[in-house]
Amino acid sequence: MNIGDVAEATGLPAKTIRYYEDIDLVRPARGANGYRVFRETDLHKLRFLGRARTLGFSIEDCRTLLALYEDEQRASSEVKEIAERNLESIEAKIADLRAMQETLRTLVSACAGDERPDCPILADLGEAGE
Amino acid sequence: MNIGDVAEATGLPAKTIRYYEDIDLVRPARGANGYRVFRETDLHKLRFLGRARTLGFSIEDCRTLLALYEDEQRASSEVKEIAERNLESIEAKIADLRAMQETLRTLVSACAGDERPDCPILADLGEAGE
DNA sequence: CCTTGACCTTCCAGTGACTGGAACCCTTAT
DNA sequence: ATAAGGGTTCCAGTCACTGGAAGGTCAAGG
Repeated sequence: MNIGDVAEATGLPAKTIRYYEDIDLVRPARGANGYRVFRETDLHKLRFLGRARTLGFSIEDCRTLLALYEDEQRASSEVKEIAERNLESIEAKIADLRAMQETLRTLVSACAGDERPDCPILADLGEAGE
Repeated sequence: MNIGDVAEATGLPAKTIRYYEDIDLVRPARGANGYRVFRETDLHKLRFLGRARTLGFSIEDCRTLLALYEDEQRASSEVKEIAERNLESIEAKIADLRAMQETLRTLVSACAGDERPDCPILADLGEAGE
């Protein structure tokens, strides 16, 4: 399978797949013409990576998770710890974003949004730290 | 006022303030010794920027907002549009993160987290796209 | 006067995870 | 023979900083 087909099959852009090879997350074989040749195991890894990335794991976490996935001697506690840390950082981000959301909602709904200059949004920004 | 005092007064790292000068968000004067000299208006701008950044506005949005802030002929609609776009992108991010959070919570709570290899988290990742 | 330490300066490189683009090679169909 | 549509490498750019090196300046103490 060439990279284009793999991109379609996994939903990952070809560029991303090449990047994953570059950082040694996958090691596709090469054909006589220099093209990458992907086997089923490569596809499986790439789908694993795609899924892990959509769950917010960093590339380094993905690398570790992939190694654990292939390690039959693993302890599930190792996996769980990584997932818990990821969950925590996601929840922290949500908290930050929700604070922004709340303030912005208030400000936006207070703003007339017309041709006049008066604006509670700018008023808020201008009063920062006073 | 030197950069260290400004950093303390605004809560922004000195590095960040220098960076903001570099990209022309602020233009502090210079003393005879080459040190940056910040006036009240610079402080005000920096606090504005700090506040806008914590509300999730991009640097380019901050630049525009600052220009609008100083433009007495502005229309509040321009400000409101920027804020609404920012709010939308924040809400999109929250939605993504909440989806991750939900899946991760389920997977984490299903994982024993002990010394055995069996792990629903890895099972989920490994079944991606099947 | 000298040193010490805390400031300040510039400049370059790195972060994370791609993404875009140039320049070029290979394959297949017409 | 050529054109379209793959593929290849490599370099640069994104965003908003952040770290670090190498060096200049300033105020206080000995």
